[in-house]
Amino acid sequence: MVSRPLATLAYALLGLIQRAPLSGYALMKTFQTTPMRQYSGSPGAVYPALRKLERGGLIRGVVERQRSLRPRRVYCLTSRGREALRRWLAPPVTVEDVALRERELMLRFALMDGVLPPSQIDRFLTTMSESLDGYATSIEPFLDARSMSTHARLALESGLEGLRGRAAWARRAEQQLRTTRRRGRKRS
Amino acid sequence: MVSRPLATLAYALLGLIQRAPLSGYALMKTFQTTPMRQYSGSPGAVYPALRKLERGGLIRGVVERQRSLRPRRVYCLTSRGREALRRWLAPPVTVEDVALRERELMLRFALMDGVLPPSQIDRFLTTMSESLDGYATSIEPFLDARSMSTHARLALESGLEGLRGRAAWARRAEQQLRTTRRRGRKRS
DNA sequence: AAAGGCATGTAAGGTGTTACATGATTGT
DNA sequence: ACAATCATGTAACACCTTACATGCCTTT
Repeated sequence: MVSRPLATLAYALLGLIQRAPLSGYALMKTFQTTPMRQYSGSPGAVYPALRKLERGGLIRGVVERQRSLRPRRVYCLTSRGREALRRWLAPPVTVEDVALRERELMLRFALMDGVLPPSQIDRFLTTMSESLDGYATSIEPFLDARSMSTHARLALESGLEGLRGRAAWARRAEQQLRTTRRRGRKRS
Repeated sequence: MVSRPLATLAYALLGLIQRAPLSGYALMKTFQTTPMRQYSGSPGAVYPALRKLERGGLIRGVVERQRSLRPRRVYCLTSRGREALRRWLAPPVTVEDVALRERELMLRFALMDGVLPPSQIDRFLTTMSESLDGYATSIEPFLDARSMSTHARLALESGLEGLRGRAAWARRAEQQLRTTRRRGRKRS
């Protein structure tokens, strides 16, 4: 029996903790003070999510300031947590992903370096640009439907531009990462 | 006491019903078969939302096929519903909106024609492009932060391109609507 | 007569939001 | 001494997803 996937916020927490052990408060502040704020930074979401991750054995909280009434917990990833993170990061991008879960996709990309090997990062970007192009092509015909009002058409155009733009970005990112890696190898 | 705002799905339903009376099933199909599918089209979301709107007096369901065990309800907007829709559509766009509620914004734009006067549509697009530029400028400095990994930087670049692109779209849309209106007036 | 689409709905479960509450520590 | 920030948490509520259930109608 495969345990059900976690919420996006839970993966964001795993990904941040993976880079460095952090307290709940530090995690919240990361959300509140950076462009990651889309992934939510209210205490009512973060603390319960951390509790749940700890109950599931994906993170482990070490209590500093023991004797205090208000202990401070710093969380580390466990090996099971690292595994869960990898299983979320690794799969190729589907059309469903780009149609309905764009934010989660960008979060995955932002958190995958140092966790996935270059080959899987390349696959992520390749399947991402393919899926974006495929989805864009599949909704383009709606532009011609006479049922569309001017506003609906303009809104759809905005969406299509976004899809095409992100596809181009994915291709550029793949190129850039490749050359960066080459330079890295030369230098070493 | 001002009643709390409705969920995005509820406004999507109001907006669609406003154009033409529709049944719950027809609304669901609209979501499932068009790019509006991002706004969700599962029966478990749509039917309870319609019930709630009817309880609140924003829509009224007329039952066809009375004597059947499975009646078919066709919903119409009430004047209170039209008012609620307008109150959701009318406000100027804020930075919070573009940072956290981009989808809702595009839905608002797609549904506002025929409901808001041109002046308010213009204001929507003007404040939208301003807010997009403002938000983009506010997160640009993060590109230079040394704490950003290559992946985080690339993800942020993608986000910034999206913001700039939508700002350009909003300006283009405003121009286009203006000229369309002029042509419309000339012809009449 | 069976299949598939029309058409409506409920139940369980998880997740998030808002608002509130508590206490410690640091700076002025 | 006071305010702000650090730091953690709970409770109420709303909402959505998934899965299931029901029955009608049309086509093959």
